[in-house]
Amino acid sequence: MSDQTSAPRARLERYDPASIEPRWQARWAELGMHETDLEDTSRPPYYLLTMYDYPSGDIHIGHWYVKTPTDAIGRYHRMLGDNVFMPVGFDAFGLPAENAAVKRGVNPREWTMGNIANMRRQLRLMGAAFDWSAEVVTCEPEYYRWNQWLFLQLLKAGLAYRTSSPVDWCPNDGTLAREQVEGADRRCWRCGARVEKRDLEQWYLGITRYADELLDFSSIDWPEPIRMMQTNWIGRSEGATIDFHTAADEHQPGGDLLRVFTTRPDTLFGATFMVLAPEHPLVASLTHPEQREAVEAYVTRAEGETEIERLSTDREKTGVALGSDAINPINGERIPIWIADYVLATYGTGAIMAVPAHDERDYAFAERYGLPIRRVVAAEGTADGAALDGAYVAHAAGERLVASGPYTGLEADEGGRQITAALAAEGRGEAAVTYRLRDWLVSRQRYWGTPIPIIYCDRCGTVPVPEADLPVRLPDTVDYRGSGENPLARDETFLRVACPSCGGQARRETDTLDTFIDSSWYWFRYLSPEDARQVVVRSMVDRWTPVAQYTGGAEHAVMHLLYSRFFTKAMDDLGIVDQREPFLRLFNQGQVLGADGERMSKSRGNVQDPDELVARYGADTVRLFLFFMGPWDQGGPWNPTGIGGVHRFLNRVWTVALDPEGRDPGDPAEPVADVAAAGRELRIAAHRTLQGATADYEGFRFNTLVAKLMELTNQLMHLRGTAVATTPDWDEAIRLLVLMLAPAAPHIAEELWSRRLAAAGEAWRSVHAERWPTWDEGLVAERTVELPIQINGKLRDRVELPAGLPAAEIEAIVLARPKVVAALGGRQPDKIVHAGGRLVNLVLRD
RNA sequence: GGGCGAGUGGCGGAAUGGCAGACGCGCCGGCCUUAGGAGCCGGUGCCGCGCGAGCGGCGUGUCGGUUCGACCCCGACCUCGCCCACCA
Repeated sequence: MSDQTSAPRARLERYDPASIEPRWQARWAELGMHETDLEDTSRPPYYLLTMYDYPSGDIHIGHWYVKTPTDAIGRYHRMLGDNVFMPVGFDAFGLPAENAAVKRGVNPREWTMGNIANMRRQLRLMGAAFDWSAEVVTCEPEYYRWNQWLFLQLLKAGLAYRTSSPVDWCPNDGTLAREQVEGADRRCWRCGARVEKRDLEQWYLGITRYADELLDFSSIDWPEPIRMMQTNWIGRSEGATIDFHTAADEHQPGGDLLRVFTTRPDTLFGATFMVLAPEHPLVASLTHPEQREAVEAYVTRAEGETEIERLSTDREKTGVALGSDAINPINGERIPIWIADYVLATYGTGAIMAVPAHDERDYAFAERYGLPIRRVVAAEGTADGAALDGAYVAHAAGERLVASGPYTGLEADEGGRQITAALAAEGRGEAAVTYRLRDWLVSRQRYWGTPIPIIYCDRCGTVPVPEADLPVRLPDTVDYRGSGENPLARDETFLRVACPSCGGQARRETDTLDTFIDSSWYWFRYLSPEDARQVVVRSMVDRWTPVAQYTGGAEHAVMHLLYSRFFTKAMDDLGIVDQREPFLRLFNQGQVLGADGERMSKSRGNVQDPDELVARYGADTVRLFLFFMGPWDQGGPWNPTGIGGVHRFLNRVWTVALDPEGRDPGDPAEPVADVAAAGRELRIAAHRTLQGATADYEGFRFNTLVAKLMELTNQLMHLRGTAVATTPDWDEAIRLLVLMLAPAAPHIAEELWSRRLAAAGEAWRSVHAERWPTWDEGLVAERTVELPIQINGKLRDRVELPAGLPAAEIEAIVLARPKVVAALGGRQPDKIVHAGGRLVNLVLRD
């Protein structure tokens, strides 16, 4: 027995990730192992997409937290026999490059490309099976020309249009993004000037046309919270538009249309006043001369208010009466018109009918200004004259309309339908649906983005750039002159252009496209990144998309993930692709926070640099430690204290795989009595681990996966140096362990696999090209069970029994157990519950 | 204010109707050592009883409910996190 051999053994070579990992990474790259043959139809395609990154400069631990489990999924699927495609790229346009340019005078392109080079190097340290041959970098003209082309198709289809809308404007730095406006008094981040609103002509995409379809998630498997957020973001409201008209008075002839949207047409008889947004176009003409001063003051104040002030709930309602009246179309009643900042110009029609009895905001407003409050809906059993001490907004069964003319007595919903129908018959209203979602504003007054391919000609108007002239290139040299203002707008060589239509002198559009355009279709381009003739290759798109699995952060719940769905539907309608949804399955991993529990950021100084950890422990340890932290969708504060435990685990794997017969000082020297039995037990453990590990890979439960592999390794460790370590059972357990570890810790698995093959005299082949093993059902099935025995739900005893005994036999054994006899004290149980052979509960009633 | 999610040992977490605390960190003890901050072996929820194998009680944010049985399902509340926020 090897226990007794006393000849000095060669000391086992140390597990040294620093030498193993670069060697295998180089070998995989040399063999092109991660370059997917997109034409290969012999295996099922599996498009695995992880959100591409903004090239901020450095990869931090958060990038590893998304990408390394994604890599494990890809490697696992490869072992299942799928043709896996896992590309990466860079979302390379955007504000930080411009901020760097304004502040430090560096060229945005150079800054961006430098960051990308560094991040490529860091990404390679993960040992992930990314297909770098398919890389997409969105700031390259080869990519953004297709943004321009897609924009032109959307324009042709009537899905892109231009209209005026306000931006935050700094007199020195031009348009500012929301994050560049600082403080409650709204000052420019760079120069500190007071920020104002300015109206600009800007381009929009018609996403609202798809609002209803975007609410339908039936063909995709996405997490409930994301679907909920998108649903709320789209914000569908059913109701009616109702046309009020202004009443004539001594100062104006009346008859102006005041259209409102309401979700409660049933409460129309309770409308006791109207409220317009201060920005409503009719405000000036409807203002009574005596009210002019107050109204103008109020409008000015509302304009100067911050969004946050205006949207704050606990703030008191304010408003001003215009001095004119409107006529309620249902009963001809005259009601006063007010303006108030709680009505938003951008939602609905910018005007509401106020029903204080049945809307909390209207109630608060009516209370404050002494306006009448008239109940028109009452719950069953409420006296007609019952006083209200707040808005009655409940929607209870059996509530009926009161004080509502011919509709009195109707059930509220039915009354609403009849009122809407009556108005529609007279052309004074109709059933309507409104959305919170607005059309997508895609114009940015910035340099570092995709130039919008439009030319303005005095004679021909707005002329699209001909497709043959694409791309409209960004000029390479850019002079910011220390200001944030868009340098394209003063770059004469860029600006001046001949009109494609008449050949006359014309000007280019100087706005660029929102960078969310880039990410709204990038996964299609990964399939043909270098094709200069067409935006996508249809045969590839048909074979590989929709994406099978998408992974990334939940921070993109409503922007990127909604725009991508919109683009896919629009591209389908344009005949470019043939699918309505981009991503069949979505997984949102959690966020890794800094050790302080805050978001990681350079300014907080709480960023964990993975390179340091890799240098110390190796990439495999870092990967497994991130897997082991907790459930993938949970994230949490960064705390590296446990990383040593994971590293020790890999050391033990190394030891059992390469030195099964070695002993450690301190091992108890107990020879195994029954080697055959111990070997069989080990086999059972290995096969059960395989069954569990397979389920964990399928369910993305990487934390419990690592725990299971640790358990098996610990069991192997205990048998090391015993006679069991020389059996085929041991060998099989090691083989399964290495295969199960391969997707998670690819380098050490590859190293151990190559040594196994060499020891067996076989030619090298990659562990990552092996087939995922199958377990033996017979071994996995339970032969004996340890049955817990409860009395009144409390654990009192356990008994080891063969699996599958009939209930009567189990009862006889259980009732004969000394502990059970003692606990029962001579009584018979009133009831015996058998929980599927997994537990017995004896119930005694008092 | 609304929506979504979470609350389990000293810590990260496991178990999602059936033995609470898998696995790991930390800590305690042992082996091996000139030494151990390496490695290996063992122990470790809390309280009480016992020299001891062990025995008993308590225990998954709080309070109720459903059930033979609840960390798990239902109701109310508390705390924390994220998203949205006067949406007519």
